[in-house]
Order: sequence, then C-alpha cells, then structure tokens
Amino acid sequence: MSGPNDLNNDDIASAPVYQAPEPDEDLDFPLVELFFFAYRDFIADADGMLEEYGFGRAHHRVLHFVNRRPGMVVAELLDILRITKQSLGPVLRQLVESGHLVQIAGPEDRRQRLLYPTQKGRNLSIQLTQMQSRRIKGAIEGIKNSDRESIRDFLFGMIEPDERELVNGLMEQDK
Amino acid sequence: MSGPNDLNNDDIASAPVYQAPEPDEDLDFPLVELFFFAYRDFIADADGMLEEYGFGRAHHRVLHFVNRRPGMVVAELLDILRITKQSLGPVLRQLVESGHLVQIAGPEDRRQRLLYPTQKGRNLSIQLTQMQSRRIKGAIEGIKNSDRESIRDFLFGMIEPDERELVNGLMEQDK
DNA sequence: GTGTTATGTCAACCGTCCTGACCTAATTGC
DNA sequence: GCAATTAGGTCAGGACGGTTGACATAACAC
Repeated sequence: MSGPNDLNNDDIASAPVYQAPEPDEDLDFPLVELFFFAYRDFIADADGMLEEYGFGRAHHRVLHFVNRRPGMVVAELLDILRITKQSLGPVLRQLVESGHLVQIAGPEDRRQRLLYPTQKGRNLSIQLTQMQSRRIKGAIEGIKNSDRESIRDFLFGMIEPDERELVNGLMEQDK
Repeated sequence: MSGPNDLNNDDIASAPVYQAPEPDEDLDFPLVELFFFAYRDFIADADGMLEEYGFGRAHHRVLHFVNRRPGMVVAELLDILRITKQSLGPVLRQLVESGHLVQIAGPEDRRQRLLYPTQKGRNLSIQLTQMQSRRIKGAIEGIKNSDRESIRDFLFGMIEPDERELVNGLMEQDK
C-alpha cells in the first residue's frame, strides 16, 4: 500500500507549495495590494513632517480631528480613534505642552475638557492635510474616467456598515 | 498703544482657534478621512482571524507576499515590506514554527533561503484575501458608475512614483 | 585565500497600543 | 443634601512591532 518513497503525514503538512494562487474571482489581489501600498505612501507623506516635532501617527490623528471639530471633548475623540484614555493621555499632554492644542473646561459641564487647536496647531494640521490632499489630487488627475464621486463612494463602501453613521456625522460639513 | 485688555504674545500663541477650517480646494477632507477609515476597517477584517493564531499584522503581510510569490528570498521580502531583517526575524521564525511557511536553501545560491507557503499557510492566506476581497467587491457594487479601472488607477496613483515600478512587478501576473 | 554577500542573532531602545486599579471634581437622581 | 454616576487623569505593568548597531556564519566570486 505505501512504499518507502511515499510521503507520510508530516511530510505532507510541511511540503512547500510551489505554485502562485490560481486566478479566482473571489481573490482580488490587485486591489488588495494597491490599497496596502497606497495607504503606506499616503501615511508616509505626513510622517516626515511630524518627525521634526517628535510626533508620531497618534499625534497626527488627534491633531487632525481636533482641528476638524474644534471644541471636541475627550470622550468623542476616544470614540473616533477607538483607543483607551490611558493611551491617549500622553499624546494629548505632549500636544498641549508643545502649544498645538489647548484644553478648556466645558461651559455647561465643567467636568468636560473641550479641545481646541492653537494657531500653531491649526497651521500644522493644515500643512499635513495639504500634503495628503495633493497626493489624492494627483491620483485623480491621472484617471481617464476621473469620477471623484465614484472614488468617494468606493471608500465609503469600504467602511464597516455600523460605522458609516459616525463617519457621515464627521463629514456633515462638506462632501 | 496697548491697553490692559490686550493680548500679549503668549496669550496669542496659546489662544484657542474656535472655527473649523474654511473650505479650501487644497484641503480634501472627505477623501483624506474616508481613506483613513476605509483602511482601518479593511485591516480589521483580517485581525480577528489572525488573532486565533497569535499573529499580528506583520505576520499577515509576510504570509501574503510569500503566498503571492512562492520562492521569494528574504531580501526581496525586506525590500517589499521596508522593514529591517531584525524585525522580520521573529515573525518569520514563528510562521515557520507554526507550519505556515518553509524555508528551502536556494538551488543555485545556497546562502539564500527560498520562502514557500505550506498548504496550511496557503489556506490561511487565501482565507484572509477572500475577506478583504469581499469588502472591496461590496464597495464597488454600491457605486453608480461602477468603474473598477478608475479605482485601480486611483490607488495606483496614490503610490509614490518611485515605487510604482516595484508594485507593477508584483502585479505582473494579473491586473 | 580574501573579500563580499545572504542571512541570522544579540542587545538595547522607542512608540503605541493594552488591562487593571485608583483618584479628583462635577453633575445627577432621589 | 447626600449617594451614585460620569468626565477625565494617572500609575503600573505588559505586549507588539518596529528601530540601530554590532557581530557571526556560511557560501559565493575572483
């Protein structure tokens, strides 16, 4: 039944697979990989500028959303970023110490800390968004059927359905 | 010239900015934010499945590219992922120990370690890519002007120009 | 045989997240 | 008015995924 040259179970399990995956309509390799590379380079734009301040990506995200929605409270920020207050803490402190953000006690509920950018924080945030917008603009310009709405719809469709309401709220100002 | 109620320089620097940024054609907030949220949820799909194996995103990326290009050498992987061999080391070791990958000495140059998936590694990689492809498919279906080429072109345009050759090479198989 | 290349490994460090526990101040409910 | 809850902050300890620098080994190139 089984000769000396047969593979036993261990051999089969550890055998290399030499072929690349077959084309399959359930496997969209091009778009999966392009999304990965595109995001990598999209993020890299900002990283360089942030490094000058000793900031990382966490600082970038906080700076961005506070600028977008001045007067945001800490709880809202935690909700958007989906991190814990323990991990937000140091990032927020550094941004306040560096003079990019200020915290103001809430006028009605004085437990709340309303978050505002300073002019310095606004300037940095705008600069970062400009870099990223420039890359997006360049990418759209290179397309034949340059349909900005299609791309917006595509990206929106990539968001988890439960989350779309939250994101829509954030976008209410401009579309 | 300056009365007691005027702001001095320190006050100006630390003054909160109350207004949201003005609309500006150089600031594409919607697409910048949608790209952020879309990538976050795109990645989250896989995270859950990876957790069952005690793997993180680094494992995912290695698993993906080795499956895409069986026989890849370590140096190629480092080049694609843009990380150091010191940080790749433990990830690779874990994937070999768990039986998802195997390393085989290069047939010509025996210093090289050719990386292959096992059937187990292939299965996991396919499963992960299927999840992500499903989300992309859903996003495309929701668009009126459902132009797959536009989206591919857009994402390609987002990649750093110097990098596009490398990515194109990776895609040579299917577009 | 010497120099270079492909890979691996040790050590120390950083950023960004986590959980759990605890604190203050302010608001709310009864 | 007092107790419970809420908003926020903080300390401790740990995990992961990355970094740099230095060094080791094996194999190839000339």
